[in-house]
Amino acid sequence: MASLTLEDVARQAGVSRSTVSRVLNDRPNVRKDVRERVQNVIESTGFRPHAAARALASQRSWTIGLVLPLSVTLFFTDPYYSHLTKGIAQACNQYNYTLALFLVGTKEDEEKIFPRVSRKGLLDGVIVQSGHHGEQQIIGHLHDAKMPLVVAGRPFRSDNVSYIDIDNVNAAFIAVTHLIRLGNKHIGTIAGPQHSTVGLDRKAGYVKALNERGVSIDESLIIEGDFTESGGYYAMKKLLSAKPDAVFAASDVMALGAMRAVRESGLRIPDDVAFVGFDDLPIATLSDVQLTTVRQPVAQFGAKAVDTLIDLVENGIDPPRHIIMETELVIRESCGAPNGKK
Amino acid sequence: MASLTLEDVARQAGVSRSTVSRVLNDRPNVRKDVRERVQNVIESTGFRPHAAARALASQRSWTIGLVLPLSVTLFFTDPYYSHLTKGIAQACNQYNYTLALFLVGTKEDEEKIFPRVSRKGLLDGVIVQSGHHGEQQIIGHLHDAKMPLVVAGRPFRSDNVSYIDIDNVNAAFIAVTHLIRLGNKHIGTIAGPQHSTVGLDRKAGYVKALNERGVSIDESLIIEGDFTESGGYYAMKKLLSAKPDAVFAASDVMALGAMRAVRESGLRIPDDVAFVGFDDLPIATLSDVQLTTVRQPVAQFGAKAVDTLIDLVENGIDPPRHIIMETELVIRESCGAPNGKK
DNA sequence: GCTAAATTTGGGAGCGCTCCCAGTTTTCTT
DNA sequence: AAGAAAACTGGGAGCGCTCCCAAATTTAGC
Repeated sequence: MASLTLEDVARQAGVSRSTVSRVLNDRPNVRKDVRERVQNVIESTGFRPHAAARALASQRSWTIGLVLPLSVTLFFTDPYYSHLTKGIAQACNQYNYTLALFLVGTKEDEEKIFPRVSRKGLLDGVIVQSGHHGEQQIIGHLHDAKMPLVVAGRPFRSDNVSYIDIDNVNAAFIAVTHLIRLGNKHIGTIAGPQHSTVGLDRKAGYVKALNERGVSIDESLIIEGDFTESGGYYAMKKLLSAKPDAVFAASDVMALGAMRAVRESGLRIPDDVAFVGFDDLPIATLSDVQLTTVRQPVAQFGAKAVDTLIDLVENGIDPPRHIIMETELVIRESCGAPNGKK
Repeated sequence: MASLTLEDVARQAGVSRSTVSRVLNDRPNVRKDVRERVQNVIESTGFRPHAAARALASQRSWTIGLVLPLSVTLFFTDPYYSHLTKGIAQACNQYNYTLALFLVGTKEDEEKIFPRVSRKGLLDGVIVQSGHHGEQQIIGHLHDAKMPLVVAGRPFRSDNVSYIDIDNVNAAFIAVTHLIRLGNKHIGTIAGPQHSTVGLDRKAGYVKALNERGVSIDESLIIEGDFTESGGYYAMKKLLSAKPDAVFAASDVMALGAMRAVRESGLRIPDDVAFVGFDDLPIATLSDVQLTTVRQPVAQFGAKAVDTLIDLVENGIDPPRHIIMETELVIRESCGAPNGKK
């Protein structure tokens, strides 16, 4: 199998290079019988075009990059990223794109990765996960290099860049409103990091829901977590002194940690403290008390990101696309509904 | 920035293509001042060589593939894969390799992925995670195609293929022996799937430890789990009827599920049932009772896999390398030691 | 049946690098 | 200071594709 080339196939089929290329790429203008003859040779020889040669000639690598800029902790802890990655990987597969993964944890990673991501001939486009300190820098560079780019999650400066997101404010608003309707009076929140748009938006939705019902904001009921289980646990320990009767956690993982803290303190869920989480990952149904939570379509989210990116690659990056996906409140046990209330 | 080429840089530096290429690749035989002049031009122009062109000319893509052949459930549930991926990604980064990720869940995925993985000019080598039904097929194909290949975890047929693994039998042996030494008399195990070498080996270690102490094997104390939390939970429910005083779980995630079942049944850990897990992922320390477990060096495991693969790429795939990494029993609370015993 | 138009086919010219070899310059010997 | 050896440099020839254009063939039109 000494490296078959297009030319070899052409010779065997008794046609020219060009014709084989046309057949290979499903292009028109090949007589039916010729096409079949070529296809037979391709199949019988198991010929596959050389990826690099094709990329060089066509200036398209059929590869997209996924940059996950995150602290080591988060990638380890939060299944959200596994889900997202899976969604993106499957979409790539479907479109016959290769997925290159760039996990950037440290500053050194960043320095090594950046030149590679923007290098010509390697990637057709890039998906960058937002919510990270250095995010603005890499987005800026990529934008300058005119590399097709989709940000997963609204970035801080969203002008001129395409992103895909959910309506975090509204989703949180609905979740908290649900807790209010169930009769809870002291609703706390374990917010996400306030240096990320997700953290900011979900907290804003919490505030908006209380405001709308005329409830004044009690700062001692708002604790910032870091999207980890133990972050949720310690946030809840602090929050307990404010005696909340319900908690909106900005992620399922934090909700789980918080529920652990509540259980430890001898209180019961949902009777003493009701809970709503955010994400609806499989872990939401894993604890003793199943978690009421905001479902975001993580897998479809990934697929849509790939979709959008390919659109950018093929049809130019302007104008930037902004896509908002739907969420849904999934009511289970931890909020105390529908059995009336706590 | 209209696509700078090597030739452009050469012209600006007043040298030839070849010289720039030599500087770029840190090759000798360039006069010091010339090298500096060229380096300056490279830096000031921000030139990066075209990845596809380089790959075509050098027949090396500087990209390796990671094939994670797993059921959707596992990738979502078991942090093991996140850790492994992270380790591999960081090692790639270090060696300036690009990592292409192939997540194969369904049969269709497999069909789409395989031709891409073995396509010339895309990958220099491949790491395949073992423990999957279709694994043998993809390993076989890759081997036939003479694609450098490292299997993570010993595959079923390990002749002629390089792999990296831990000594699962011995690690499990030590874990169970530890439980015996603590005075436990009815030690059960939640084994991994018996269609994987990991599952088989860890169970073998359990059996060996009991045999060595003259304890006869009670089949009702052996339940097969599927490496998921809920798998561990339901396995434990069954196991409880055999009244074990200690359990060796073949993974931390299953141990967690099993401990949940024990807690629900009103028994206490480690007093009524002692536990030892396997993996030592961060989740091992997350539950109320910290898990005693076998630590396997997942991140280094990934790094070593990349190491080995690059060795195969550069020095030929024969003879196959077989690498066994060290494990260590980490004693925490769930086993009841060192406070004497249960 | 003959010309014009449409369709199919082949070959040349790259894509932007690396690698090899020959030619040039510098350094070393004695 | 001359010749040999070593170090450096440049250019040609690809790597295996795609894309364009011109030539050959088929089909259509009247």
